[in-house]
Amino acid sequence: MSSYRTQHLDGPISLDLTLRSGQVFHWECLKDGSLAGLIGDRFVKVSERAGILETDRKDAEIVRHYFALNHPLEEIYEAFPADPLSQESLEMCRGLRILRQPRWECLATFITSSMKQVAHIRAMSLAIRKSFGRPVGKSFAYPGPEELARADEALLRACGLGYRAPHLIATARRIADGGIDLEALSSLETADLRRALTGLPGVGVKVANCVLLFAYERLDAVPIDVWIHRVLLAMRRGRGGTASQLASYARRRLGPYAGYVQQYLFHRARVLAK
DNA sequence: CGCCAGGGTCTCG
DNA sequence: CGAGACCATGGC
Repeated sequence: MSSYRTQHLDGPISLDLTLRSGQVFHWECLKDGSLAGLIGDRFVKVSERAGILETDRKDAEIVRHYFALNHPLEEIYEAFPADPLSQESLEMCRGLRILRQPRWECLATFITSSMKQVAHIRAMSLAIRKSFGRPVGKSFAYPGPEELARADEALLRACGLGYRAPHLIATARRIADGGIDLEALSSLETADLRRALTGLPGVGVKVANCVLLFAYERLDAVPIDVWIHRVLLAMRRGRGGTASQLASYARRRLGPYAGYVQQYLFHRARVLAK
């Protein structure tokens, strides 16, 4: 990246935390320390200098949007809960941003995510791209719903999906058939949008909340996976651990940017577990 | 080898 | 409604 063509983008960010905190699965570290990946079907290289994002000038707008550089981090941090766990996660993850991912790509990867570790989701995502996606340079775009709607289930299982393969195909078909328009859904209120998403095969409340948070900018959505489940249990010190109790507790306690808080708590828990 | 992973769906009480 | 069985796969 020659500097005269490099754009320095506003808004502090930690690229490492943002791209390796389990919200997106296809970015790769290059030897020079920069990161390369596709935003939709555009190949982009980004790097970070003193907490500021740099990219090629021609990619500035799409990068600014994808990395959500206009999210008001200081305001979000002001709204973090005062309890020790939330504050520790804030200190540990400062600069982590919730991305604005393409809708279908985000929905599809999280359909494949159930009962899989982050490393596996990454492997499946790359295999799906290579097997079904359009080549873009040395990378592959994530295949659209039309392409996955006519995918062979056995070939999809060969990407490591197991029982998730028919779910992904079924949801791809609903969208390719025109029954569901993921872009049009963005005008729905969060509760209605969540209902629409959970109506799709392979999409329960947890996956729907991931998509709400990572692709529809619903920053109060809280995905509760096994890690966050444990964190919320610890915060509640033994009082009630049913799914609905924890969800209601998260809504009540994590504030207007609950999704951000959740992502910081998630990353902290995983880092400390290693 | 057994255990766990950013769960969803179906059944049964 | 809430709990439990079942579902594939791979890293450790």
